[in-house]
Amino acid sequence: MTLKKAISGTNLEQAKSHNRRVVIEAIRTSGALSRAAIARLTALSSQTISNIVEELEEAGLLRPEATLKGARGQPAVPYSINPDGGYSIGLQLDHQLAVGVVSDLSGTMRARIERNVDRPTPAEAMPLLAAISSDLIATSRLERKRLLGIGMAMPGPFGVEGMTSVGPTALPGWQDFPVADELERLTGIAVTVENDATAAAIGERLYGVARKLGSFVYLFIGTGLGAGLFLDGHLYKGSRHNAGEIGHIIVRPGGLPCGCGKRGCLERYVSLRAAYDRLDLPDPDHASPELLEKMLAKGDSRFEAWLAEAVEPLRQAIDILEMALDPETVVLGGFMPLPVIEALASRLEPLHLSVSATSARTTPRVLVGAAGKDTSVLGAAALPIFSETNPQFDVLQKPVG
Amino acid sequence: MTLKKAISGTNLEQAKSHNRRVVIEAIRTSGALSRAAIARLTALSSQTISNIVEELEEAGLLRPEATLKGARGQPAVPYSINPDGGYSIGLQLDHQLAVGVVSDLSGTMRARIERNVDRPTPAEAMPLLAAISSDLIATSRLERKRLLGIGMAMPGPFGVEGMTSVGPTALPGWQDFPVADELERLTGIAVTVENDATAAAIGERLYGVARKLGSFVYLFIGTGLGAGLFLDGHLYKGSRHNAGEIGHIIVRPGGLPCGCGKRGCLERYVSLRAAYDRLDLPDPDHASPELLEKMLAKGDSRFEAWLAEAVEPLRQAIDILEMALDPETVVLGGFMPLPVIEALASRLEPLHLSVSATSARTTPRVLVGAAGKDTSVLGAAALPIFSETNPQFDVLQKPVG
DNA sequence: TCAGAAACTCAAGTTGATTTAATTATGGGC
DNA sequence: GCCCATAATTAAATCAACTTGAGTTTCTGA
Repeated sequence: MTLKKAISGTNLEQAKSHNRRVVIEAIRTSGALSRAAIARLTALSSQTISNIVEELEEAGLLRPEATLKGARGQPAVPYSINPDGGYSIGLQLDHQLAVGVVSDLSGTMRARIERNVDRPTPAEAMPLLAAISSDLIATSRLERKRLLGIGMAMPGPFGVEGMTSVGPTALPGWQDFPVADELERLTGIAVTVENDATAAAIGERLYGVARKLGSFVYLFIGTGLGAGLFLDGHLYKGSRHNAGEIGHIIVRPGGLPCGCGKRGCLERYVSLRAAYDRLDLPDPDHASPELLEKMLAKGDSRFEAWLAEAVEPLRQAIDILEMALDPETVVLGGFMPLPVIEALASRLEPLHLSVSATSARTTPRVLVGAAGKDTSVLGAAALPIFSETNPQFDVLQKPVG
Repeated sequence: MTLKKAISGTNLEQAKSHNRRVVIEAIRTSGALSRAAIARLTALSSQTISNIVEELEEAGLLRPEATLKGARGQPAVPYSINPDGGYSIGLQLDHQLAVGVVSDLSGTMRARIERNVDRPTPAEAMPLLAAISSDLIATSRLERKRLLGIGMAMPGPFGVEGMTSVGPTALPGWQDFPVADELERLTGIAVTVENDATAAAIGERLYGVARKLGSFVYLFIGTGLGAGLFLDGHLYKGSRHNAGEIGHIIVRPGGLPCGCGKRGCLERYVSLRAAYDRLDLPDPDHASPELLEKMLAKGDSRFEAWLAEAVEPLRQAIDILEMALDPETVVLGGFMPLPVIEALASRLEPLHLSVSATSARTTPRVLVGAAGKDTSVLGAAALPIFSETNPQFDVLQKPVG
């Protein structure tokens, strides 16, 4: 076979699937909407919308709200997302913590389990993750048929030779380990895996400050640093699923040596690990984000020094992302405690001059994410929901082969 | 009106339009194909393909090739893009040169006109561009109804306050000038405007080395430096049409001062202008790329020094693009003469370790563009063709309002 | 020469959006 | 309080484009 996959054609079936997603997306971004309002927003006929809404209500995904009076004409019945229309499990694995949550369709956390780990290998983590999942299902008594799937977030990059297993910010032994397949085998539930930044971006897009944005970048400050890219209404993952791994871009040529072999990498300056290192802790491998929050609160001078040193590389990274991607905004978040992120953000001004510097903006150039430390678990939980409900080009493609 | 545009639904009409584009795209990327082969590639039924091919042949966009014998069964009739199915005009404006070309559907240049300019203002350039267009139409005796439109390429960024009109690499006076509208008024033909890097990316994708790629970055080395981003099968332009303006990302903190106000911008090291400046020319505003080609040929030591200094910032830029976007490849091109680009490319190895460094690659990490110095004019000419024939998410969206 | 294979065509069938018209429920004017 | 304009929703009929399945054509290979 010499000819490889091409963009494939579409038919009515795919079109219907797309339209259903469009309806859900419209309600998600604009709140409760009447059929007529949806029809106006989506440019579909009101009859079509009526059919789709009926089906979605039938399926439990939408629910009617109180009739709206006060205007002329027949009162409209607004529909909103039915939180109990479906559930998903979000898992997050990092150096010190494994977290699992149950999320409903509206993004509300219904249950949460946390377990300590210590730079876990796959052999250690996989049974734990499976156990967390079944505990969550048991304690929250989920109807199995309403469970949309498991979404998992973990630090990237994935499958990069010579990079994945190196350095204090990477998890060891996960190089080429088929996480999704294995977890699917252990739990019997469909699993989607993304890096933590991408998961957080989805969470922020579905339920947070990026709800209405078409293009934004989520800058995830965790043990290392990564970016989730949401461009033109779609998640961009890159040709090998590693887009946004900007922790290792060089911002200080000849600067601090990095575990990856290069010098002056961004995450040597802006990340939890960078802060720990700067503070001369006795055991940086087991420091915690809360420590940084405490040091900020009491005005520790070494911590202030780290803040001052981290600001310019962060500013430079934002400049690079703005110039390269011209997003509507850059959202900051991650495992870094919210007060620390806000401290960083407040020191960012004046930002560099970039294509983002225009007075015609409606959104600030930099926003702090809404969901706090659980952003990426909730984002992970949103993965199955997102893939089921987001209008995407893929949906219109007929499955080939 | 508080509710803004949402992603809109689709219907049969849009689906058909999409499928037509998919057929053209399949033939463009894979060469002449029989109806049956297209059906297999696109996952559409052979009957559907037959209908679409018939229509496209009727419209003059496809033409049958010689019947293929030698296999069992009824001989297949391959169809290919009919070069005479349509024409477009490509315009390019830069500091010293205005170029216009006529391109046919296959991307072949049918006519070319060149005029010298000197950092032209809109008032100077617009009549000239209109004149070039009408000369091209007259001399190549184009059927007006086969003319798909005018595509124009010029240096970005567009409409950025405090950045567009500053520095020796920007064209003065174009800030907020409505180029497309004005040229459309003067010529009576539909006009699309993109920055030179984006235009070059399209050219390379339609007719050059990126023909089969789903995600790549085109690095355009011109008077300044810019990138064209083709991601997941789509051109990414950014929320304010300025994605890829990476000439002003900081690669050397505290480095050479730049007209934009920052220090150590990429294009202060890698661009025609950077080379001219490094060579202490008496009049860098009127130097030409050919000069650099000559200096390379005779092994000029100052030029060699520039090459040596430019390589690391370029490597760093490629690293950043690879890490941020995980493209299949980075294509180098622009106004910089081909031998100089090749000289730079040959000095790039070893590239930095990035997510692109995997043995599972099918394409080299860096490629030199195919179309030479006319890449971006040809790409500009491809703009109207591209927007008429590329499968895009937009096509499925019903026009709203 | 003929069976098998593959490409292509024809006509009926299916699906889902649209059109048109009817129905329902409200507010406002008189 | 009675009409009527207005707006939302529903119902039935229509339409457009893809699919299906049964041919038809034209080749290769035995």
